[in-house]
Amino acid sequence: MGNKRDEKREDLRARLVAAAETLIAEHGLSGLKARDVTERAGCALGALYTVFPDLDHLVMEVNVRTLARMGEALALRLPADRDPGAALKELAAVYVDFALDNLALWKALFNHRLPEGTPMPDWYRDAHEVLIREIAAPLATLRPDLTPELLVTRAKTLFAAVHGVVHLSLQARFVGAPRDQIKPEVLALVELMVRGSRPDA
Amino acid sequence: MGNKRDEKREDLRARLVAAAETLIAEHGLSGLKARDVTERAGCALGALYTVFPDLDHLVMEVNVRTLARMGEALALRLPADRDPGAALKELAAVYVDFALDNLALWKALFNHRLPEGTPMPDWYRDAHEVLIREIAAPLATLRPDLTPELLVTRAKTLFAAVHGVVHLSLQARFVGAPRDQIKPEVLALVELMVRGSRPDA
DNA sequence: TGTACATCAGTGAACGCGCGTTCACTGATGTAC
DNA sequence: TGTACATCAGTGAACGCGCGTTCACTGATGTAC
Repeated sequence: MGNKRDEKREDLRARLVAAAETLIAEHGLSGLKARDVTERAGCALGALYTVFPDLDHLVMEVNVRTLARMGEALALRLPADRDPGAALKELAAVYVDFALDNLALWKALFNHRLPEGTPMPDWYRDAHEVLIREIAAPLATLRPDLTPELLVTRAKTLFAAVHGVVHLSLQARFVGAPRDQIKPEVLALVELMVRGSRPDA
Repeated sequence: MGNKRDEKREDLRARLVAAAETLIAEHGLSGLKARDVTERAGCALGALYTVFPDLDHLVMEVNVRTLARMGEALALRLPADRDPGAALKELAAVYVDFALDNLALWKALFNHRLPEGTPMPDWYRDAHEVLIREIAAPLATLRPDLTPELLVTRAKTLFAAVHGVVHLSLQARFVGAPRDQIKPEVLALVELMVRGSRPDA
């Protein structure tokens, strides 16, 4: 059994991913260079290509980890049996906190693009579903009238709305809320959406 | 008076902007090359740099035009004295239509980034305000309780929410509504926000 | 357990290329008389 | 109006460089006996 070899390989892989993660966190996705990653991982430039087919796959690996951490953060603060409106607000709050605490990694999630013509691997697409699943649960309680299909679509819409506010605000350039108002504004937005979802009094 | 010179210069400038606009619309911002622009504009590569300091400024010029067209589209369909909720929905509808009809140019608005350290020119930042102004007016009617400052912030938030839905949906990759549901979902979202904004019955 | 050979993970210098930007030149436009 | 000179917009070949990826090599790991 090629045991030592496998161990080394896993170790190298882990070091590469960790290095990429740190570097993205420090310098942003667009500042990520193959040379910097391998230098930080303590291996030769070519080693990267014995583990990953290209740099994009390494980035996707980092992104999947980020999504997993985000999923944990969301699941952690979600005691299921709660007022669905409150649950949705809580989810939004966690999302905002996560984005602010992991700014560059969070941006990498949405800024990374595969070269034109390359299809997105299924395991990568699937990893993004976490977010939607967490939202769909409380939303189903709030809106029992929605079909399962429309429920998912609506969950995506709510997510996209919250995401949009955080996203635009964090581009220091655009029409977005000032940074210290991101969280209050997001919560106000969710409050509006929750109130709007209730049947008329 | 250097009249012919000025004329030629204006003409060249116009041709460059038009060429860049067409090329972005056709191949997206990331597919825009200085060589292609000048070839299409019918001038030499170097000519671009006699008119603009660099390619980024040409892109900003195109973006400003796109924003102006969007502003017109919004203003056009906004008969002021109307139910503010309906007005907000109308604005959202126009925004979605504009984005879908001008996909690549619209994306360029949000994907273009200046090189790190370059500050955004004021005329460029200001151009983005159009959107917010249009929203703030009906919102002020809907929410007379908001201070002028909070009104602007809230207008930005509403814009960002709608924008987020369109934006995520149009990245063929993420957690976003299917393309043919963008408009209904955006309208549903605005409806929620409008309903949520009304005082409790 | 020890030795000889085979494999293949890992090396890093070199490749290649895309592409923004420059710059020495030239020909059209403007000015002086 | 016509001629001589000056300017400067526009030219396009060449520069430069960043950076992902490759590939001929080598030394560590595994296998056979």
